[in-house]
Amino acid sequence: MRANSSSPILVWFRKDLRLADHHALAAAAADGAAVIPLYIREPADSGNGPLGDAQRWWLHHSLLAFRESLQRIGSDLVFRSGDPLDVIADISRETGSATIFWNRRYDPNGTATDAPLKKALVDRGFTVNSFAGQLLHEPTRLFNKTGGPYRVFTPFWRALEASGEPPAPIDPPERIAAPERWPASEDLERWNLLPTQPNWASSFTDIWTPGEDGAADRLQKFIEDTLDGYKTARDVPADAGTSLLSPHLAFGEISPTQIWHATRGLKDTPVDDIVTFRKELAWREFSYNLLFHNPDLGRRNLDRRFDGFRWLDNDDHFERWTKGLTGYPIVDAGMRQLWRHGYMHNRVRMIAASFLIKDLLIDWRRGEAWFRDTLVDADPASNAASWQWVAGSGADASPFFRIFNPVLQGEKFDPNGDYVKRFVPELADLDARYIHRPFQAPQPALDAAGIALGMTYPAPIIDHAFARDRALAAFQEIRNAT
DNA sequence: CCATCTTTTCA
DNA sequence: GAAAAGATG
Repeated sequence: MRANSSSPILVWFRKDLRLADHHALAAAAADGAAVIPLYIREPADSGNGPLGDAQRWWLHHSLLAFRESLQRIGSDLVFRSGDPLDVIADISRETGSATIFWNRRYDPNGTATDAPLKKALVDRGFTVNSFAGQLLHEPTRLFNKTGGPYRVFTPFWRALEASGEPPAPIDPPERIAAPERWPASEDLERWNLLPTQPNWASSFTDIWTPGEDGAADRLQKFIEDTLDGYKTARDVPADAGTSLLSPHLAFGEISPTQIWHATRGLKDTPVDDIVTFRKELAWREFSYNLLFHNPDLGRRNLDRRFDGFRWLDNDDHFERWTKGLTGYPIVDAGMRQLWRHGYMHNRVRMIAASFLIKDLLIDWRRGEAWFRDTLVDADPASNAASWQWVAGSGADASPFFRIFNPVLQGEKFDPNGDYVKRFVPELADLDARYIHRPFQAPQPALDAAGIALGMTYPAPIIDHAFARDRALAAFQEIRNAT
């Protein structure tokens, strides 16, 4: 390794808080120069936009874990706030560094920051190198036969499969040379990332361990215990049938490439399970492709006919939805899981989103914003693409007439009501026959369970059969719009 | 006639 | 995805 007397290389970390499979960090470390790992708290109106409160909690813990990882290999993590150009220029003056590496990001706020920043830094004499790392493939790699980005998942998936394995992940650096002088760093505690509501988020630690080690443990456990049978188990919200990797992916504590390659060469695991799981990685990839080529995916209907849709936007209904007080147990359980753990099972996300959009006729953007604020795994691509998918306004969207029946969905995927009982304790003693339809339970069954409808648990805020007809009629109105 | 399973149709 | 219509027994 070369001596560290040359000027240090800045490595700017964003949503890639990991040592392994980090191309910018590896390139800097391989150079032999000293490295200054940097995290910038960007102004709310740039960078990745204001983080939701759940993700602020995660970020706090993830940054602490990442700093410790860096310290274990002889380095550290510098915390700074401000406009990235100002911060980088300041650190350059403090340390003599004129080289910066980072991993590329693909969300519109990120690219809107990084492209002009790169130019401004180069104009000032900086060497700027950016690397891939957030996705399996660059979003400019796969195009359909007419030369445009894919708008349908299945052909996208086929192209992804046909395009060969993503590049193998690279190892973490064993040592990172420290600079002769560290630049000033801010106190992470003073960023006040942790929620001010003392009770909220306290239960997050029941299930989450932010950081690269937590991500690696989760992946290993998933592959050992859960991947076999994933195809069917992933739809049962009461079971631990999903990977729970999404928040780790959202913060880049693990790369999709690492996950993809971890599912190779598993001789004892059914191929169907592996393919189904990889398709979930591909949905993330597909969403990023959509977002990259449609930067307003989170704000504007991809299908412009929906611009004229007459949403009802009843504030009382919206509030009851957020609180898990709709009177439909599977919806309420999901919304309360979200509040308690910053997470909701994928199957239930679809049911809860369908209920907001199609039963309550509330604009999908309000649901998207709520999820963005409360999910630890909120992702600008997946969240926007998935909400539009449920609304029917997005790419490869579910058809207008796909309206989830919350009772039937509950009975199909939570047959014993275990999931409902876990998150809606006031229904815990209700006979499983009525757990998804307490409003149809005979009075003695309610009495035996200590339930007074409208008192201890709400009556449905809307009749589903009525709401279904109303939604079909509303969608009919925009059917022939241009 | 009902009960159950299968297919069709819905914006 | 689910309600309605059709087929089966």
